[in-house]
Amino acid sequence: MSDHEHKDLYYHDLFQYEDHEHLNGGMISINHNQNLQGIEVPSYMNNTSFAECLKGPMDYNTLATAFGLASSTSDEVIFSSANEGDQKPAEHIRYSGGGGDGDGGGGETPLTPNSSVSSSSAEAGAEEDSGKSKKDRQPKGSSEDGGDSSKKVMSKAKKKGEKKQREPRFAFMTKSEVDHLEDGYRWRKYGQKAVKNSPYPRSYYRCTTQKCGVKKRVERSFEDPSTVITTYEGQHNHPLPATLRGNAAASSAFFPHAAAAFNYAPITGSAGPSSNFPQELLFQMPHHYMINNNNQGSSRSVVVNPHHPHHQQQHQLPRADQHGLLQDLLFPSMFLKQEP
DNA sequence: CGTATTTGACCGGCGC
DNA sequence: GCGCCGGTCAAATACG
Repeated sequence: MSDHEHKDLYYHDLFQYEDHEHLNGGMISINHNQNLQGIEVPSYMNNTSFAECLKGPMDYNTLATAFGLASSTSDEVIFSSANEGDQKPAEHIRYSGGGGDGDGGGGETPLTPNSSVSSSSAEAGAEEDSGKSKKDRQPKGSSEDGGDSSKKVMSKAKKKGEKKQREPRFAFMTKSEVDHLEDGYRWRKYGQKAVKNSPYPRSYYRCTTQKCGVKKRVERSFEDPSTVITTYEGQHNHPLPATLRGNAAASSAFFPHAAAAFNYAPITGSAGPSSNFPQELLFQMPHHYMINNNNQGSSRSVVVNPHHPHHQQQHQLPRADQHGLLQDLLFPSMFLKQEP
């Protein structure tokens, strides 16, 4: 497994998902996108293969193989999602939070206006940060408090000799107006930073479940502000919060679970500090977080890799369902979070 | 009043 | 060694 072997390969728009969130049942279809730049999807990458890959414990190589990659290369897997306010009869993939409509209005989606907040703040304050001045908050020598905190940080973050290696990350891009996408888990925001070369800040979230150390970063693409880039790090070691099951949020759990699947990979890559996202694999994911899918103004897919010479915006597939290799793909049950 | 978010400071890595 | 940068902490604040 050489990790630089495929550094230069970028995969765009492997799949295009059509979102049918409005059905509340969470129906989506997956269309194989003919436009596979620089990658040929092997014939065996058919309906079952992908599902198999995501189903259970698998390693990155399995996945890579499935996608025609010779070996693993990076520690990040990039998905992309185009939200199109389209409505098409979805016939292939169907994931429904068990008992979906049943629990209806309950305590679902606990985090709501949050998104709007961060969104507004994002647009408002954006790159303001560059000119940030250290305010007079004397944390340091002031008292034992300062020392204690730093000490705490140190002990936690650092181990002797070993530099803390980051867990494999899993990112996907989603067309969304809201920054923080509902994925079925509870997150606590613990930081926000300005992103270099981007007017939009990056938000840092941590799973609120105690034993779970999963983190996620959310930022808005500067090239396409309608696109949100969500990066998961680590994998949940707990089920979805019960209160969130059986509704749209539960179905949204697809993402973290997919991430978890990917994270089984013992990938040890060198994290390139400079590039935000070394894209290796790119999917078009459904976006069911969209609050108002009226704005179908944004239909093209995301520009994923600014560095790639061929990077280009892809045109929306014609409505006609042209199903490719993945037409019969079924989401593994682990993504469905169905109630027994 | 308890909890979640905000936000500047701090930390470590890295490049110059 | 210094400054930049990404990531994290935690006091302050907002929110219910």
